[in-house]
Amino acid sequence: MTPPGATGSAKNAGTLSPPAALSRLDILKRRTDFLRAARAKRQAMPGFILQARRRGSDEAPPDRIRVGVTCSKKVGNAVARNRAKRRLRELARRVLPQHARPGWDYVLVGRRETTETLVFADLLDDLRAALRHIHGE
RNA sequence: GCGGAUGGCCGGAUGGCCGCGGUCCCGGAUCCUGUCCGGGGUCGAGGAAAGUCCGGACUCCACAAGGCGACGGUGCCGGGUAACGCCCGGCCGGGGCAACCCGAGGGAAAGCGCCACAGAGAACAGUCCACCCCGGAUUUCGGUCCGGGGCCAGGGUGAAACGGUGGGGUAAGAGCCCACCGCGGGACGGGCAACCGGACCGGCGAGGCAAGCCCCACCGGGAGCAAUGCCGAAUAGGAUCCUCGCGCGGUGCGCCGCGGGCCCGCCUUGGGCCAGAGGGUCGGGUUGGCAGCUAGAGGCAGGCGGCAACGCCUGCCCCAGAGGAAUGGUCAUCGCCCGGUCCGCGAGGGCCGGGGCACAGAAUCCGGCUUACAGGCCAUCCGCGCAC
Repeated sequence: MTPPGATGSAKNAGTLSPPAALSRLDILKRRTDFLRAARAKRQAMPGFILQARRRGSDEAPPDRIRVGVTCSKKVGNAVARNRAKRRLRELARRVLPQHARPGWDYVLVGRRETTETLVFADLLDDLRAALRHIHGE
């Protein structure tokens, strides 16, 4: 199940994702979904916090992976928040299709300074590690 | 060349790989003809998008007339504009050698209020020291002390002391008188105006603060795109009709008429709303979707008018429309800055760095103001120095 290129070196990080990867992800848009995820499992990493929750059977199709990103005002002004959210979305797009589980909701929470400044390849590794931790591997 | 003033402009560049939102085209799937999938073309943040401080557009609500009042805002003059508290030109006052900059800049003989500290005295002021006169006492004959009066020139205080300097005058003084300056009024002249100049007159009688109240002139309904409209879905509250019921009056005993309270700033005329119980009918606040949602006081170029702000005309262009919120992620090269180091007398140049590249992200849309901002470019002008 290891996808090609998952060794994740910084040199060819740009060619990791297969096309149309994001088509397997849905975007969380409702406040109640975020609140439910925040009450479930969480894993803090230096550059972000990952929250994850297995959905109930009646909420959404069970084969879908859903993801949301959020940054509070603690992250900084509007420019800093937007940049942090864009990097978190890119992380999700690169990692979740191969490593996440269908039927789950994931929320990535930005952190002050680090979400914007850490090396991107390290963030990719951290997200994969956080997913392993959540799923108890 | 150095220092300064003003106005305007830019605010990283290029290329791989992988993505996102709008729109158009092509192909496919489903076939409830609207969704979904794939491919391609094209467009996709700012000078402040920011603060939300003014002015509008646009929606909905309110709005009958007259009189009286209340509240808020603006405040030299003229022009520009859809409008403004904005902009342009001018005036006055202040600062600067200058270019130029700064100023909420109407009214203080309508009234009220305030003017700390210091000082004798701070608004129809006042006698602390000093000066002068008169009377008395005393005397070492210079004066000293006491009482009464004159007086505001001098000292001293202050941000400010009821004009300044000089002369005459006087017991000493004082615009008391005179000259000049200042001040007030002002025929007349210039200017659309603010305002400027000013013959002549007046000895010169009364300070400042109106970003204290106030007076005067002018302007001003309220709320905001989470406005507002449409569509779809379960529960509590509304609108209308019918019946019954309360009080008073009239009754031909079938019924008929009237009724209280509150609100519209106040008053007059006038208008609106609500009012017990039961039943029937009807439309609607919150969450989701769609619309509003971007062609506009629009941009660019040229011409004409105007000192300018700006206006008019012609031609061309279409220039973000998201909605947990797209406009990017990552890598490389270049550019700029910084630090270290080496070479050179110096201007400068080489190398290294897993150092840095500002302020900041459209949210209905425009016109302004204000605030933030690494670095850089252009034009005009002023002062000083050098050369000719």
